[in-house]
Amino acid sequence: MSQHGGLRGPSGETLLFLTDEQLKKGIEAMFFAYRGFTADPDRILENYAYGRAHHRALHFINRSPGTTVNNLLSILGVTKQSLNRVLRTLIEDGLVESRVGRRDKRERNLHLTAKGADLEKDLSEAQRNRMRTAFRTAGPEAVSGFRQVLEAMMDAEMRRQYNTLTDAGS
Amino acid sequence: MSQHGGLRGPSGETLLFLTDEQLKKGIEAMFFAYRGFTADPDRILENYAYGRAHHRALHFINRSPGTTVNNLLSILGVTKQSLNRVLRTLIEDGLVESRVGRRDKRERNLHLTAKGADLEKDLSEAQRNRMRTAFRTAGPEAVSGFRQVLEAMMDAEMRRQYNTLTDAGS
DNA sequence: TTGGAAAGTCAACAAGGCTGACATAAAATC
DNA sequence: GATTTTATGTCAGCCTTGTTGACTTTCCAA
Repeated sequence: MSQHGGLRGPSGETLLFLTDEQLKKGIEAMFFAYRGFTADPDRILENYAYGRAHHRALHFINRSPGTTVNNLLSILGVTKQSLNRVLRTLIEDGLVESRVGRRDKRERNLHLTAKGADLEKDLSEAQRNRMRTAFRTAGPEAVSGFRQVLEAMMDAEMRRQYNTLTDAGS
Repeated sequence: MSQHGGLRGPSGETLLFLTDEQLKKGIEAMFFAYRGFTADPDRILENYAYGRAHHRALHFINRSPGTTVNNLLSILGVTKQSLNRVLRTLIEDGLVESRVGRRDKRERNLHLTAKGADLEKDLSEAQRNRMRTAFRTAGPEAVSGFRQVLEAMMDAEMRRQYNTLTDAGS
């Protein structure tokens, strides 16, 4: 992380971008950007009886087919009662299939049905389109910085989860 | 994590970082990072009868002292009933002062009291500390990219709001 | 065989979104 | 001056999504 962007103080450390004002701009950027980030899927979900919680469940089940309820819980960071309510409606509506575990029959392995995969694709595409446009607008160097800062902003446990998800990709 | 330096195609345009996998990693980065982003203030708020909505109100009143209710509504993107509930408790508890407008007496100009400024400072400091650490870890170039991507991710109207907030800063 | 982990369920509650209806005061307009 | 529009506040009720606590069922493993 090199030689430009930040002004350097007498001892060579980077200055300037650590002013409270810069930090507040970063905070506000997160706030407004997150609104944009969720806006498109939210619009689609209005047509269903689903909310953001359902979207998140669909995303991560799609991401890790066969994942267990417990694993999903630790990724989503909610209580099992809260997740269960969401999962139950998705299963009742035929978007998610819950299979009894083969090795451990206490576990449930979660999979999307064709119907569930359809909705997930719709939501995912809307969200990816915005991300793609933002990435294109900002350029590859900016994208790299974006991911570096976000990763540094996570709690250690979340960073582990984040890096575990399909390492294949990046 | 590799290459987002961005490989270049034959005509010089940037490739590679637009794969669905890269986009999904971006989406997941936003999800996990936002959790970290809100974690510290949330912990502080547990000691009060306040939630994230109160934090947001305090933040933007602090940011634009004397702002009107209407202006706050458009920044926060919620209904007046929802904001009013939050604002009412903050005023009752003596954290926010609501003054009748001088030019237009229908308006209310909102200010933090000393008590309100204290809590705002606590919350803000916790959030800035995480942001500062993330910025330091990632470096100035990354910070620039972070802000570029987030800005590109906002809706046009939010971007206007974002840029309007104390342009002095950036 | 028994303890405990995984999962599901029920009940109750809270925060913080939402809509709709209505009240008031003040500004703006006709 | 009368009327309309705007800014704000408030009441009532609903929804989603989070919480805690208590309890049951299943079943792996010591």
